[in-house]
Amino acid sequence: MEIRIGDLAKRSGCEVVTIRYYEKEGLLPKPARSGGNFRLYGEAHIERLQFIRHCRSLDMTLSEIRALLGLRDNPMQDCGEVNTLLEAHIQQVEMRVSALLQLKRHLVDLREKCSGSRSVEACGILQGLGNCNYHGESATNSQTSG
Amino acid sequence: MEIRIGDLAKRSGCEVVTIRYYEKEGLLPKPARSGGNFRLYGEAHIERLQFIRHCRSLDMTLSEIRALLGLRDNPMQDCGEVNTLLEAHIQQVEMRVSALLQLKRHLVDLREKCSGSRSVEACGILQGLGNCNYHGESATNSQTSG
DNA sequence: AAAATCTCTATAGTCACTATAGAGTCAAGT
DNA sequence: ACTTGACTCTATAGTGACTATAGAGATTTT
Repeated sequence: MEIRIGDLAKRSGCEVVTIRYYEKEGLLPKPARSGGNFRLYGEAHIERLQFIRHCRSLDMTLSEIRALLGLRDNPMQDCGEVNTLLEAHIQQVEMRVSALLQLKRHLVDLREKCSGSRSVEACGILQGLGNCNYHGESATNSQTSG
Repeated sequence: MEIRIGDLAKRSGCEVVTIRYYEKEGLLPKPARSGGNFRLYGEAHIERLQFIRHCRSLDMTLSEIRALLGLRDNPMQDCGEVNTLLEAHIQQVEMRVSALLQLKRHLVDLREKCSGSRSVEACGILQGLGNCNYHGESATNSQTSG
């Protein structure tokens, strides 16, 4: 049962380029090649890629995933590390949520400041942004990844 | 009243390199230079940089900020656009929060699966990550900026 | 005068991809 | 046999918002 990269992409809901990227990053082992130099994948690759995608859907970084894969690959080790890693990740997510909620409060406050005046000059929002009442580095980054 | 880039950095809580970066990106106008080619900033720059940093602390992207600065620079325009931009940003933040909360539920579920077994092999967490029960691209990116 | 600090430009790296260019491979249709 | 189209290959550059580095020059302090 050998499938090509496009089929693997379809099965895993992951783009072809991303699969090659994971290979380059050492998350996926180099697969066999066909006569025409096409990558040929088997069951093990499919399962491993699904594992990776699942972790990504949980917003883990590639290096976290690398660590998990490492643990999975030597199954004699203690399970505690897996736990620790997950725990740390949950905490990160929690911190990010609370930072965002605080952020949102500021934004909503700001929105109230617009009196509906015609000119930008008189708009309370821009004025609110001008004088710094609250200083604080937000601990979050934007960008939505598809 | 002319200050150098290091002082501006201290006043704005923003690194020197970041100030130069904003200049390169067109958010800050090119300042005057001293005899020794050092950048010299005045009040207007200070205020503008504070505006930018405030917007950044609200997690706005540089292009959102560029738009706001553009509106600020021609104050004859309608204030509605400022409102629209802010509204859109609030919605983005809301979406991100709800995506993260869903994420967290999955992670906590997963944590429960570890039975405290000694070996990684038997750990329910890794098994939980292996079979994909929930598929869904999370709409978030990690990384904490500080 | 020497040392320490600050500033300059230019370039490369971060993360997890995405996009592009230009070429080769393969299966189906004519 | 030939062409069309879909698929695959490698290599390189771009994204966003910076951060890090190298190597040089300016200024301030000792």
